[in-house]
Amino acid sequence: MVSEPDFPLAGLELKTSPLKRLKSKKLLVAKERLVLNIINYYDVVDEEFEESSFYYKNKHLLLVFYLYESKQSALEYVIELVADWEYPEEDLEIIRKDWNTIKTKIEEGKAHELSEGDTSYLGACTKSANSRKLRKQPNNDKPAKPRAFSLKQGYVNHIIATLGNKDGRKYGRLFESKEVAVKETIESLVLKRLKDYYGKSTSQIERDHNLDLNQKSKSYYHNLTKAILGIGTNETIQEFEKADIKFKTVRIEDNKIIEQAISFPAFDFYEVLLQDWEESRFKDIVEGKFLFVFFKKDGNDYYLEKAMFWNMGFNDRLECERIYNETKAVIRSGEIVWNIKKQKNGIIYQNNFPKIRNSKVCHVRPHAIDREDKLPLPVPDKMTGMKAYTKQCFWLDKNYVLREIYKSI
DNA sequence: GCATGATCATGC
DNA sequence: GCATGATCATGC
Repeated sequence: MVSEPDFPLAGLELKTSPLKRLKSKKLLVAKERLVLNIINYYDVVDEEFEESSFYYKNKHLLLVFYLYESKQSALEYVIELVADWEYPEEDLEIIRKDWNTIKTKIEEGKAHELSEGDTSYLGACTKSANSRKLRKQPNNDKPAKPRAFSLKQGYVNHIIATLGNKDGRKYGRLFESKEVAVKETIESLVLKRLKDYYGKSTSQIERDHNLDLNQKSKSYYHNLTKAILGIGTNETIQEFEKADIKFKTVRIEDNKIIEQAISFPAFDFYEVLLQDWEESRFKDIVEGKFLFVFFKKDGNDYYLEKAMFWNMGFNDRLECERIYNETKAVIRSGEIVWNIKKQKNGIIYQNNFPKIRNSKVCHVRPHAIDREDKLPLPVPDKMTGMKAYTKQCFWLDKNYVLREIYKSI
């Protein structure tokens, strides 16, 4: 018995979903993934995608987005956006593959091993309220957590950006057509394109693509990699946004070390103070998938050595949560600066944010145009009275990246 | 040699 | 003027 959409005659499924407003940019983004129907482990293995309960129920969504405010009751929520959504055909191909990946894992008796990291746009998410009541699964005696099909947070963000059409970014696509999307997954397509350039130097890659990039730009390797993927310097990769994939390039030096840590966007001090880990953007980042592309030094040039997709393990995400909460505590205390030092290039303010020595996974350091590029502090600094401080961001430790990612392939 | 703080090129 | 994806520079 296949369950009907909410409005069967129109074939429409009604879904409400929360938005959050980023404190720094006023931009509305998805607060969470969009949870769809529960996965019946015994039924899904006998279904084909077109006739599946997932597709039958959710092929056409009526979406109602409301602004989530933690201190409000549900009655006070303001509806920000209402729209109907059907998947573009390239997206549908990726969703079909995601669905098949989930189905295959269940057929193999691995429902208990399902993870959101398995797939790109369509995930199998746990339902936290009842995830302790395990369910039986086919082909394995081991019980599994109940899971539902869901659209990834990045995909929901893309829906919002498409409907709102005001994020001002230009998008480039990896999949030019439905035909390519039928044959490849995002990951297989990206790795295939990059593998063609393994062992090639940056200058050779530039020649092959008729590029004339400024090597002094800090985005040089990023732009070079985008060119290999057929994406312009000024474009955002649409599929990466939808699948919550962050893309980082890393240089490996002569002595096989990484010299620099990995940065993320600067954070807003108010945002970190007000947003708990569960709703923080740093959590969104570390729960998503990464593409790491490694360039290795050879003489005076670097060559593309290897690339891989990667997800952060559970314990390391807990460590990121710890560092986030320490950062929040420093902001809340107003004890930002602990020492003022005179140096050749001016006055240095040494701060109490979590340092490299405090964690093997991540830390906090400046991320600004210069030291005057500041954001307001919710609590003025007790030592200096400063009401604003140089912008900071979370960084991934370079030895962590070397150990956990580079050396794992 | 590394930790920490400072800073750069680009695109919009 | 600012966000991003990073690299640079100084001093211990």
